[in-house]
Order: sequence, then C-alpha cells, then structure tokens
Amino acid sequence: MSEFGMSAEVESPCHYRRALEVVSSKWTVLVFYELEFGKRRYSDLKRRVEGVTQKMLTQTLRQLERDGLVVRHVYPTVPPTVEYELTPLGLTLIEPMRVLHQWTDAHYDSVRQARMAFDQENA
Amino acid sequence: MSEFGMSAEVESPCHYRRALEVVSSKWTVLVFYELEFGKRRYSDLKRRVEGVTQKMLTQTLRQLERDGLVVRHVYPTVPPTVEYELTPLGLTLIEPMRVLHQWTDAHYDSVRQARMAFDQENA
DNA sequence: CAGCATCCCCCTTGATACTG
DNA sequence: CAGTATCAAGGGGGATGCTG
Repeated sequence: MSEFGMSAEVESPCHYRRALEVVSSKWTVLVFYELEFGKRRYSDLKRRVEGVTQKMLTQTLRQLERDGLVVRHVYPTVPPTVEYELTPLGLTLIEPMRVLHQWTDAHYDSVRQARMAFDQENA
Repeated sequence: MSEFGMSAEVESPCHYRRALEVVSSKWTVLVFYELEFGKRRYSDLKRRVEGVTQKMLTQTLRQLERDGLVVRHVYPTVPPTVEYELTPLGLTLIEPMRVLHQWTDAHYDSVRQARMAFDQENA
C-alpha cells in the first residue's frame, strides 16, 4: 500500500497544494478525460489511455476513487466486469478540466516554439 | 542539465499529455499563482511559496521560462536583482488556472471527506 | 477480465556547500 | 541576492509473473 502514495494526510501549510494533487498526475487527467463521456470498463480505459500500464491505471483509478471523483462498479460475472464512472463530485470537475483542455488546444504550439527557442539559445 | 527534466522532446503519442506537463507540477502551479499579481523577485517567491527549496524554485522558474510563460529580468546591481514576470502567453493561462482554483475552494472539503471515508473502509 | 505482488532501476528531490 | 554544483536517498514507475 505504501506504493500507492496515499500518505496519511500530513498537514501541509498550503491548502491549494494539497487540493491540486487531485489533478496533478498526468494519468489522472487522461483517465478523467475518458470518463467524461460515460462509464468505462477497466480494459476499455487501458486500451484508450495510450501508454498506461495496468499498474498505473489501477493506481490512478484508486486515487480518483479515494478522492470521491469516481465510483467503481463490480458485477459478479465470470470473468469479472468492472466499470468506472464519475461521481456527482467528479462531474463538477469536468468544466475546469475542459477549460484547461481548451487552453492546451489553443496555445500548445506557442509553448512548443518557446521551448525550441529556449533550447536553441542555451545550446 | 539532466536533472532539470528538460528531455529532448521525445514524441509522445498523446498531445494533451505533453501539454499538461506545463501545469502538472505542484510547484509550477503555486509559483504561477504568485506571479498572477505582478512581477516578483526571486527571494520574494522563495518566501511566499511555502516549503519550496531554492533548487526546486529555480528549476520551476526555468521550466516556466522555457515554456514561454515567464520572463526573467536581470538588473546589473550589486547584489543582483532578478525579477520574474508572466509573458503574454503566461497571462492567457490565468483564467484556466483561476477556474481550477475556484473548484478547489468549492470542493476540497468534499474530497477530504471522501478520503477519510475511503480510508475508513479500507482500514 | 481485472487486478495484486515483487523486484528493480532511475529520476526527482532534499541537503549541503560554494560563488559572482 | 540569486543562483550553481555535487552527493545521497527515496519513491515513482516499468517489467514480469501470478490469481479469483
């Protein structure tokens, strides 16, 4: 369990910092994007989120579940079926995420160019 | 330089993922919040961003500079004066950040409670 | 299918010391 | 003041193998 980074709430001075941990992982955000469109099975998520390992996917989903953003539905079939879905709380995050998403679409080229220029000068 | 995580643009399949690296660090976001209100000296930032080491602060500022979100102004005084300021591109990120910030204020208590409940059940 | 367990490496971060 | 340099430690994350 220590590998899951669910540290026992050590009080941090800054409120925002801990709040931002909610979305600070790249996998978190990418998984979240997939769940915006409805419930998804574990294997679907694994297929759709490119490059994620099952370890990181599971870890990310547990994190989201712990934060109350995602519910896990287990259906007692053989083989097992597990679906993940945004909670009402999770739904409230869609809009902020969408705004960030739009910024990305609009300005990422500028970031790329800035990076290239920076790397050029500091060669 | 390898310590600075400025890897040489290995092409990743997902576009969003790389874009999100721009804001995915907690220090990045916290430093960014400080700069929303105008230019700040290095020592000011170090004082205001609680818990950041000078190494991480420098690293974060370089990252933001490389991404074109921040400019670094050096004044040839003794002792040296260095100010950091958002660029026009950086300014466009304020609104998305603010939205995220507001979500944090509105819902972080819910997240806290969800975590406590989750940890209770999985004791 | 949907995971948990382990091993292991490397990268990030912290700590410390030094400088223009 | 505003950094850079170096070293050491820790943990995040990949790879692999196993299960209900």
